[in-house]
Amino acid sequence: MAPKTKEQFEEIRQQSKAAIMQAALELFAQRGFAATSISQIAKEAGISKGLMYNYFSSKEDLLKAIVEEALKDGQKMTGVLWDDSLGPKEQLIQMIQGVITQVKSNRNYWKLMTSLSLQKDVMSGIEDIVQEGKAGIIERITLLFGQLNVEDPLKEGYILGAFLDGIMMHYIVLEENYPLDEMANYFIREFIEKRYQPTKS
Amino acid sequence: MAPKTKEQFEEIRQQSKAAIMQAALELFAQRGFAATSISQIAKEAGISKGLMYNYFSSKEDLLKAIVEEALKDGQKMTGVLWDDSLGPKEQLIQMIQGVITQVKSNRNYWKLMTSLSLQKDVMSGIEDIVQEGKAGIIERITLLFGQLNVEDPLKEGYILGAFLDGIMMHYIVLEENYPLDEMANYFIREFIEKRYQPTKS
Amino acid sequence: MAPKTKEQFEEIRQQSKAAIMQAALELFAQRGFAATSISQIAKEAGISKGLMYNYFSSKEDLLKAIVEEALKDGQKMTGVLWDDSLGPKEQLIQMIQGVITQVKSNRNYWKLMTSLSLQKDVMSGIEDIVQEGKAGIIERITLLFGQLNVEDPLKEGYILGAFLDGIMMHYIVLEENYPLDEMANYFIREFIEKRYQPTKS
Amino acid sequence: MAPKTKEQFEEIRQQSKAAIMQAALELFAQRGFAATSISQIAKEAGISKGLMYNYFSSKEDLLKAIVEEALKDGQKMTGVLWDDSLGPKEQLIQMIQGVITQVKSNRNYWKLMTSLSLQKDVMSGIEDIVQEGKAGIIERITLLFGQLNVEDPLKEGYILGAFLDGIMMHYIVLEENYPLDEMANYFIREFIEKRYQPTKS
DNA sequence: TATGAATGAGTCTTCATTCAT
DNA sequence: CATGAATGAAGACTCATTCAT
Repeated sequence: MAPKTKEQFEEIRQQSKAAIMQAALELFAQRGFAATSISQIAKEAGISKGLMYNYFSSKEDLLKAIVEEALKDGQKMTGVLWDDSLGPKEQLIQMIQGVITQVKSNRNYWKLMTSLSLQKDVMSGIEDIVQEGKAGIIERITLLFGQLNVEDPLKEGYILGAFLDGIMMHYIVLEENYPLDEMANYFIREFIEKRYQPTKS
Repeated sequence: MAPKTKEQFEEIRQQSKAAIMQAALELFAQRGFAATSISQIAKEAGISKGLMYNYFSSKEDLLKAIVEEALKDGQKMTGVLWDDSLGPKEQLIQMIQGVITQVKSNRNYWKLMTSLSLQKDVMSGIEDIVQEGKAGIIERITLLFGQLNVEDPLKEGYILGAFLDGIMMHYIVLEENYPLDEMANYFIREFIEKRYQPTKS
Repeated sequence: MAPKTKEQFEEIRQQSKAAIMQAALELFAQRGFAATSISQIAKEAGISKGLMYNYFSSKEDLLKAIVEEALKDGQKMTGVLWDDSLGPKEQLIQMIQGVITQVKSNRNYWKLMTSLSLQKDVMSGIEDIVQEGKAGIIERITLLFGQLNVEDPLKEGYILGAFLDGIMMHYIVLEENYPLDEMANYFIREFIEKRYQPTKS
Repeated sequence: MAPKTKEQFEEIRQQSKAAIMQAALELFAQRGFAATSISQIAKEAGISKGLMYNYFSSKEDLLKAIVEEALKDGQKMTGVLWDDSLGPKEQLIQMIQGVITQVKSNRNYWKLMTSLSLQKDVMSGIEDIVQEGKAGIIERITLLFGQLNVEDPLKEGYILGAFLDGIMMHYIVLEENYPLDEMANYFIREFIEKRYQPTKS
C-alpha cells in the first residue's frame, strides 16, 4: 500500500546502476566501446534494454560514468600512496607497487582506458580529467628523480612511465599468463634498487 | 585494343587497392575498426563504396589484408636487422633502433595493431601470425641476454619488451609531442650501454 | 480514523485528476497529442507517472476525458446562450459573442480541438460527440438566418461558421498578438449589423 | 559493364525523392508529423526504411523539404496572381479565387501547414519563410481595401483572411463533403461584390 | 572496372504501460 | 492513494553489403 521510501528507491537505483556499470565495463574492456551494443550490456547485466536509460542518458554517458567512478576510486588509492616520510627511492618503489596494485585490482578499467586513449574524440570530457591526473604523477616522479640526483629527471620519469605502461599493457593483453608481480619485483630490484644507489657525497 | 590491357588493369587494380588500404589504415588507426564505416573509407580513398568489394570481400577482410601486408613489410625489415657479426650488446641496440625506426615509419599501423591486440575476437586469423613473429623476437633477445650473462635472461627480455612497448605507446598516443628519438637514445645510453658492461671474466 | 475519510479521498482524487488534466491539456495543445509524453505530463502536473494510470486507463483515455469535460462545460455555457426572447439578429450577435468568450476562456482547449480535427483516427469516440454539437449549432443558426430572410440560410450559416473558425484560428496561432475582441466587434458591426437590416417590406 | 551515367543516377534520385516526399506529405497531412513513422512512409512509398536517409538526413529534414518545395510551387502560382490592370475589386476576387485554386490543388499541403502552425517549435526554419509570404499578401490586400475606401483597411483585410482561412479549414477537415467552389462563389457574390460597391465620388 | 541506389538487419533511444511496495 | 523502477515494443537512424548498369 505504502509507496516505497526514498531510501528503498535509492538502494535499488544504486544496485541497478552498479550492475549496469559493471557489465558495461566488462564488455567495453573486452570488445571495445564502439563494438559493444546496449543490448549486450543489458543482457550481461540481466536487465532490459530500456532500463539503462533510466540511469544514463546515453551510451556515451554510461562510458563517462564508468571512467569517472574508477578515476575517483583510483585517486582515493593514489592519495594514500605518497608517504613523504620515506626516502625518494622508497617512495618510488611504493609508487610502482601502488600502480601495480591498482592495475591488478581493476584490470578491465585499465584495459578500457588504454583502449580509449588510442582513439581520438571518443570522449572529450574524459580526456582532460585523465591528463590532469597523469600530469600530477609525472610531476611527482620528476621531483623524486631530482632528489636522486638523476642526470635528466624528466626523461628518467618518462622512461619509468613507459616501463609501467608497457608492463601494464602486457598484463592487460596476456591476462592470466603474465606474471605481473614477478616482473614488477624483478624490475624494482634490478632497475630501481641497483640503479639508484645512495650517492654518498 | 592495346596489347598491354592486362597489365594496365593490374596496375589500376594495385593503385585502387593501395588507396583503399591506405585510407582504411588511417581511419582504423585513428577511430578504431568498429567505429569506422565503409563509407568513410571510400570517401577518404576517393572511390565508391561498391568498389571496395571488388578488392576485399568484407570489412574484416580489408583489415586482414592491411595487417598482413604491414606484417610482411615489417618482416622484410626485421630480416635485415640481425647482424650476427656484432656483439650481443650491439645487436640489442641495433634491434631497439630497428623497432623505433619501424614504428616511426608506420605509426598508424602500430596504433592499429595495439588497438586490435586489446580486443578479443576482432581477428582470429591475425592473432596467430602476430604471436609467431613476437615469439621469434623474444627468443632472439633471450639468447642475447644469455650471452650478456644476465641473471634471468627471459625476464630481462620481457622487461625490455615492456620498455619498448611503453615507449611506443607514448609515441602513438602523444603523436608529435613525444620526442621518440631522444627517448630512445636516452634509453639506450642509460639502460643498455651502462647496464650491460662487458664482463671481464 | 476520521469519519470523513471517503469524502477526503474523493476530494484528493478530484484535485489530482484536475491537475493531470490541466497539465495534459496545456501540453497537448502546445505540442500536440502524439508529441507529448506521459512523463512530461506527470512532471508538469507534479505527480508520478504511475499515478496517471490510477485515474485514466491510457493516454488516449486521458485525451478523451479532457475533451469531454471541456465539451460539457461548453454546452453548459451554450445552453445559457440562446435567448429566444431576442430577435434573430440579436441572437446571432449574442451567439458570436458567446463563441468568442468561450474561446478566450479556454484557448488551449480550442487549440487542441483544432489540432485533433485535422487528424484522422486520433479519437474515434470523440469525433461523434463534437460533430453532434456542431450540427446543433448550425441548425440553430440556419433557423435564425431563415428568420432574417437571407437568400441561402445554410450557406450563410456556413460562411459565418467559417469566419468564426478563421478568427479563432488566428487567435489561437498568434496568441497575445491577436486583437480578438476588436476583430469580433468590427465583424459584428460591419458584417452583421449592416448586412442584416430589418426588411420592412 | 559501364557504370550508370550521372544523368541516369540523377533521374533515379529524383523519382525516389519525389515518391518519398509524396508519401510523406500524404501521411504527415492525414496523421500528423509526430504520429507518422518512417516505416509508414517507406511502406507507403514502396521503398525500404533505409533509403529515406539517402535523400533526407532526418525526418525533420524531410518535412522541411516538403514544405519548402510546396512553398516554391505556391509562390510560382502567386506570382502570376496579381493583375494590376484590373480594378481593386476584381483583383480581390482574383486573389480569392487564386487561393481557392491553390488549396484545392494541394489540399494535403495546406492541411499539413495548418497542422504545423498549431505546434510550437516543430520547425524553426520554416516558420519564417511562411510568415514572410503571409505578410506580403496582407500588405497587398490592405492596399486594395484602401483603394476601395474601406473604413479600416487593415481590419477588413484580417477579416477577409479569417474568412478564407475558415473556409479552407472547413474544406480541409470535411474533405469531399465540403462544396468549396460553391462556398467561394457565394462568398464572393455576397461578401465581396455586394459589399464593395463602386463609390461614385 | 566503377558507381551509387537500394536493402534490411541491427543500433541507439523513447515511451506507454505495469507492478511491487 | 502514490511512487518510480522495470519492461518491451516501436521509433529514428546507421551501415555492411548487394546489384543493375
